Amino acid sequence: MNVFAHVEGRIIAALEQLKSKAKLPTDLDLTGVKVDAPADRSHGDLATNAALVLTKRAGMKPRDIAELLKAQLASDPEIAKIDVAGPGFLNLTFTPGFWHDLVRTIIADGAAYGRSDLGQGLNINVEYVSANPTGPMHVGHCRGAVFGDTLANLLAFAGYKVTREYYINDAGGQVDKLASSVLWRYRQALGQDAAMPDGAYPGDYLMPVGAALAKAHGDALLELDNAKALAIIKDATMAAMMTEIRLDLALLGIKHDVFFSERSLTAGHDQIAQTIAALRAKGFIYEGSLPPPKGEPNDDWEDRTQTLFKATAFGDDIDRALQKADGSYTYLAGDIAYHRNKLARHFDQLIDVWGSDHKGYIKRMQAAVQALSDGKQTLDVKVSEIVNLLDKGVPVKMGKRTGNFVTLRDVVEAVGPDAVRFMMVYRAPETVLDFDYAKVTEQSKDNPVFYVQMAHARIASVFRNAAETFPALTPSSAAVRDPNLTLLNDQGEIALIKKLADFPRLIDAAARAKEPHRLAFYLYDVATALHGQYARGNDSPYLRFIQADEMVTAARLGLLLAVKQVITSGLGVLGVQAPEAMR
RNA sequence: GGUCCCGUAGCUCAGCAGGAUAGAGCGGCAGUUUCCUAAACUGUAGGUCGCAGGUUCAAUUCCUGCCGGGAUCACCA
Repeated sequence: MNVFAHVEGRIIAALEQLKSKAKLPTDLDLTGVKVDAPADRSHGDLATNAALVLTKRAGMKPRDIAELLKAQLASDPEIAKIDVAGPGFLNLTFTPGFWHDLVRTIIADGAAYGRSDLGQGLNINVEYVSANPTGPMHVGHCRGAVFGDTLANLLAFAGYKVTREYYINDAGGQVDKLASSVLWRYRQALGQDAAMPDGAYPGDYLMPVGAALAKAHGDALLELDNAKALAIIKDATMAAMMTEIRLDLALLGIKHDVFFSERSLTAGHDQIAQTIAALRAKGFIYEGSLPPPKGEPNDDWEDRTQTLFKATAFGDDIDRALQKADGSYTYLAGDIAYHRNKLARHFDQLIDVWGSDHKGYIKRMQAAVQALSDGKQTLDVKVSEIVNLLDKGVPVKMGKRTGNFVTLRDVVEAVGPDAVRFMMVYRAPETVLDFDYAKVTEQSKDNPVFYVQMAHARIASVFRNAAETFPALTPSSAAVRDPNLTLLNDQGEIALIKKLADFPRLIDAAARAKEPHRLAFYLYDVATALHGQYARGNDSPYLRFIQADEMVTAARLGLLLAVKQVITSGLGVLGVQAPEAMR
């Protein structure tokens, strides 16, 4: 149950009643009426802006509308207090029983608590990672991978039907270069003294691929025509690289539903040609040349005639090339064909998660999706900014394609998947993130991963301790799952329940905004409330969860069970373990 | 030069589809351990929300311009 939605429904109903009694204009438009938590919780549990929003439309003073609404709601048994405050806010305070019922609801709903029907079962495609299969994943890929996966989890939790997709860039010049690099490693594996080709990938990680080819084929590949040999090597290399990448992703608990190969676009039917033809039919293709880049003068610039996509028709800065001067397709052409393929698979929404270095690519891709779908479909692109890898505040060096980059595997093995996943979404994606090895493995409040997991483990610990005195009070017992909750009357306990009440609304908001980091921060808040209540027992033993009275203990364990459920669900969406005990 | 992102407390960052006196952690200061894990908790100090306009009953939030920082720019992938 979403408390906010529930109460909003009651407010709307009350306003409708006022309309039917003609105390408000009968044709009054109620859009914009919302229920929120008041800025200061001492004002009440929930607040509505109804009077402020309606004042103009109704032609009445806000406080007069508020008073009407207050009178209309006065008979509600769950509302303990209603105040008109400030310019016309209506602050509602609920009875303890209202909150006690929520605890019961959370326990009964279990893993379903917090799920929403926001997505209404719509099909949504989330494409993320899509790292080039030219080597192991490095830490730079990590953030986008975790962000995309967490976003997918979040959307699924919010009621969408999610397809997780990976676009394999297994075509183009880089892959050819990679194949030549493997050929070199293959020769080396055969004992030849081969020189490293120009522009080859120097990393050691290609040595096993060369060795495996040597083992499988002997020197037979050298007998073949060079192009044929490279084709075989390319296939083997792609397979090997994708195996590695899947293993890397598995370390983080990431599993895609679809791996879509760029090469498959031109494998039987040339989908790129079909795509260009489709765009041409809509009038968005022409042969022409582009103006030279502005700003820094570039000596290499040549004017040339190419097949261009009229991206400017959809707000892009310039039109974009789809075919190179030699007639081969550009990367963009393939990517447009890929997105056309996605459109053909009838997703209701498309989301791409890209690294910040692709920011400049967003407009042209969105232009293409609009052009292909006649403006009926939009592409939502989420960009994740770079990660600065630090150790105790000192930058950890990493280079691109130098062969000595920090791999994703290094990082996960150093700090564990939970810390990586949590910390990578503990920041808005569009902000630069500092990731400090030392910090994320620290066991303190300064490390949110630890702090949230600790809250879960602490609850599990309390259950274990309680069982020593009251063996009947297990998490699955009726005594704990349906206790006498009126015994929960401490302010801290009620505050904890109210924090849990925020969960469904938070999920909704985070899913709507596609911002998983909000969930991470929320869980930190829940953990703070739990640890705080626990600590109050230090000074005031009567507040400890385990009491001499079994009924009181059962009620508090019931509350803890609800807290545990929310933390478990929340961490589940983040893809982080909820441990029963800390090491 | 164009485009995009960021600019909130000394530091790192939240701020919930605009809302009432802007929050958290760290660091500072002052406290708290016969107690379910002190790996913690409580209190306190600290802010012209980069600047200037605009829209609105209401702007940290939306729009415009400027300033500062970052990313990016053609046949790369």
